[in-house]
Amino acid sequence: MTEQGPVPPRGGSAPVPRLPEATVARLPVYLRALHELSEDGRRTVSSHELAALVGGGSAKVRKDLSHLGTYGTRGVGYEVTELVGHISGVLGLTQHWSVVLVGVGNLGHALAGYGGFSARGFRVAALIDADPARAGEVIAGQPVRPLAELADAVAETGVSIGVIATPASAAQDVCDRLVAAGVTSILNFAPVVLQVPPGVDLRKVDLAVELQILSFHQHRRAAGAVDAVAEATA
Amino acid sequence: MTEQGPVPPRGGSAPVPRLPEATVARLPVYLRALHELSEDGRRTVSSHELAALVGGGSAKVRKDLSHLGTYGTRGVGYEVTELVGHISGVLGLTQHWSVVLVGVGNLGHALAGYGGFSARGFRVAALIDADPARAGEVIAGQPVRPLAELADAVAETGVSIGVIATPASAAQDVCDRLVAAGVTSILNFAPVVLQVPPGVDLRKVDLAVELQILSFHQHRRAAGAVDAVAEATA
DNA sequence: GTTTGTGAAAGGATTCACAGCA
DNA sequence: TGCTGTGAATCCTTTCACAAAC
Repeated sequence: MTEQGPVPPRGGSAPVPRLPEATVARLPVYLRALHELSEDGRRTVSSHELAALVGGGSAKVRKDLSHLGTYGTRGVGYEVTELVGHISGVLGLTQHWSVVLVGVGNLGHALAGYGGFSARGFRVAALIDADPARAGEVIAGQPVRPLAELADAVAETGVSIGVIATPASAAQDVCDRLVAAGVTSILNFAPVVLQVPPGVDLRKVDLAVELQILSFHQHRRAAGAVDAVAEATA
Repeated sequence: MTEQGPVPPRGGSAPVPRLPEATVARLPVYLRALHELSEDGRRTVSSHELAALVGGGSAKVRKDLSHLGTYGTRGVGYEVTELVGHISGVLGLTQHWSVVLVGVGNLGHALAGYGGFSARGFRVAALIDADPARAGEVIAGQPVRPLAELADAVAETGVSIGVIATPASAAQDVCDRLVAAGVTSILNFAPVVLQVPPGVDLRKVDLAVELQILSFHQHRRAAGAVDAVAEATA
């Protein structure tokens, strides 16, 4: 096991630091807030201000940013444009990513047209659907291609990120095909737990699960009114 | 401050235990796996099996379930139908929840038609959109109503959960209106951090953020090949 | 005065490891 | 023998608090 020092500055062109997972999940949120500040013409921002914008504590913001090796100025704060560039670089957003989207049903259709992707540098480079009847249909400027062409599409467009928006029953098969085609990052919207080999990064978004979590809290509030009041007034 | 014992059995009809947040987030996933097992005719399941289905460790599964006060049988495992009933009860899924969906653009349209909601007992009871041109349009059997009718719609249908699928610029206003109308649980899909008063439960799903997190790992893998290999073979 | 950077403390969550029961 | 339930240990995250820097 090769022992590794903290935040090792390697010789390569892009020294990506080792970050806590919780920090990685917050960096995109900071980035969005910073973009807004930048558009408003702000030059600097304090950790308190940034914390208020993203809903957290200022100490958390400072610790997150300190992991980047980015340094603010004491008594002043952080330079907005510098931070934007730094976070973008760490997240790998200075390069553009191509995405293949599999499944253009209700949700997939919406994702294909979702402006938030292209705004963040993610280009939907290929659309795939298992339904032959949909092949050839053009969505958001992209033709829908049959499942059999998935590997070709991945190779042609050089995508490294796959998005699965198929029904649950098809998701594992699609996932396997994506992996076989060389995709190493997958975002899964299908309500099923997918198995991937090591080396493939898998994230999931489950809309129904989110509602069920809300349901729990709502239910608890109703059932245990005592605790709810205690929490609300805490 | 009223001291409270662990898992206090209160006198009310539904004694909802105090659960770790991480456990709450996994219960819906267990529930889905258990439903599948139940359909396959399985009577019992071990923590190892369940762990394999949801992708986790068996100890985690056992600890999660132990929080429920649910007891399995040593040497055998957990009874599937009993667990389903127990988790459903804790999550509050034995009652049906009505949801108001605000914003029927690309994403909102998809959500309105998403089968996963109704399958889990969530009914989209009202659709709202700020665009007057869309008022009257019928989506998934529901008429789209103007923003001005939001409070009325909430009152009429008795919803307690609101889903925001508007552009970022409109989200905070919609959020305020939902809160004013008495909604206490909100699921936000708009790429913006919302402010809510205490007592209101807010969750968010940000599609672009998920992609950016994937981007980070992909980028890191490419930039720091040494670490990537170390991880893959770990 | 203001604000950062960071050790130290506190709090959660996960994993380990094993006693106890069927 | 097989599997659960759970204290103990470990790891990760958040929060505190303050010295150092502007």
